Amino acid sequence: MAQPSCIRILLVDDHSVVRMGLAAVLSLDEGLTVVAEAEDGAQALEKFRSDKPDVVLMDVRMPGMGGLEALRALRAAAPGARVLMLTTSELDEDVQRAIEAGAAGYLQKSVTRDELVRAIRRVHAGGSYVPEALERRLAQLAKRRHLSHREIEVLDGMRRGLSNRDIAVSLSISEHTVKAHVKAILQKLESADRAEAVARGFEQGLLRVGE
Amino acid sequence: MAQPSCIRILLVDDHSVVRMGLAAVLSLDEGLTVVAEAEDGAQALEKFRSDKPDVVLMDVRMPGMGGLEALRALRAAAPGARVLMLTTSELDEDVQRAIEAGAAGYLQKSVTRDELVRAIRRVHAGGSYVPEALERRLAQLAKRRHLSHREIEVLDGMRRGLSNRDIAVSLSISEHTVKAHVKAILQKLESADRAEAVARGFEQGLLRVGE
DNA sequence: GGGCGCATCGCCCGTTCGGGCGATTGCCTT
DNA sequence: AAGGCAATCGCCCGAACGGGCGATGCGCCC
Repeated sequence: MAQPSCIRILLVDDHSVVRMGLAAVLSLDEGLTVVAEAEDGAQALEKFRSDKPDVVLMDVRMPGMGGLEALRALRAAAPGARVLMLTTSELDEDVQRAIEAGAAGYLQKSVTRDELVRAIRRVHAGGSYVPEALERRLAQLAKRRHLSHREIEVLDGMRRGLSNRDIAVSLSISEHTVKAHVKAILQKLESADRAEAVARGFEQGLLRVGE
Repeated sequence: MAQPSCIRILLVDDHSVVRMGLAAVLSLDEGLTVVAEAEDGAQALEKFRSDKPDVVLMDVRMPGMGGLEALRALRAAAPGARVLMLTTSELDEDVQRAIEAGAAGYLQKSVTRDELVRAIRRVHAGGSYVPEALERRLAQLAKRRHLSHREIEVLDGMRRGLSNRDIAVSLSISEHTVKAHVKAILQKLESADRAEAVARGFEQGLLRVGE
């Protein structure tokens, strides 16, 4: 079996194919061993508690409790947890959020075996690992002006086809205030109208399908 | 090595982890053998020609030539090609398009090993394989009113923040015609305004980020 | 303490949007 | 040949939108 000095890994991904792929890749390295797998955030928390892995390898996007929530919950329960996040899509709001939420690293699923193993070792050693390409993206994202919580709510109203008045009612504020928010949103998102703003919302991960 | 009666498989996916996962899963079955892998549509065509696989296992979403285009090209070059499409996201316009484009089956990456192997055998035998859940979705999608090509173009104009007049200019038609298209789009997408229409566009896969 | 961002509220006004009535020309399928 | 659908064009109009000028209070950070 695994040597006592092995880095113990917990895999979290809702796609069994990906889990098996990761397990296959990692099993090739003698210093690594997959001690548990989970299909969603809730299971991940359980398995983490029961199996105490050294490193968690987790997908960002999952049904139920998403990867980000799971990450936060994990960090809250065990601040020392070393978590390496995996993602399918490169352009993503989530990258930044994950880093802020305490991820030790961030990888795309297109990584080579080598890079993956290197990242795991690095993270296990207490370091962090973010690919260069993503780091550059991060710098761009950081420069982007963030929408406030309220503005997100207004943007969500727009996406549902509500008029300014409707949004005002649903948020219990005046229509004029909504217009002020809309104006701010259009500026921050550099959009000409609400339709483009909604599109930008989807592109930047502020809005997403199925929510 | 593989037995002569093995089903020869070509894997196509831009994520190496997924390719390795599939390879690992399939290698467990004696009747299956992965004879080639490709990272994108163009490579897939090459490999198909050179290795003549019995079944192609291909991701829908890929950089460069997408999976759907690759599927069409493949079917055009070799009408008898048996192609099983893989997808990450369940709710997707692509499912229907893939079937129409001649895919023999459609699977989510969350499939179990068993189901995957069953699907491959079924497809190799000349049958088709679509999971029940997806089939139900298909029925829904079929009922949904389709946007015409022109309407998609207009919707794309909306998503870019163009006014009716701007769209008219960019398509070299009259503003009134654009309004007619917009009206039709709002009806078909059951949207109150263009902002909601754009949102529905993203939700239904008519629009997507990064295009 | 002063600045900055956020959330809230006010009015005016021109432009755009979306709905309601039309219409004709093609193409494809039945 | 008939019917349906897509694409094109027409006018009227009320309501919504987005921009421009404001304003006040609150909390946070330097």
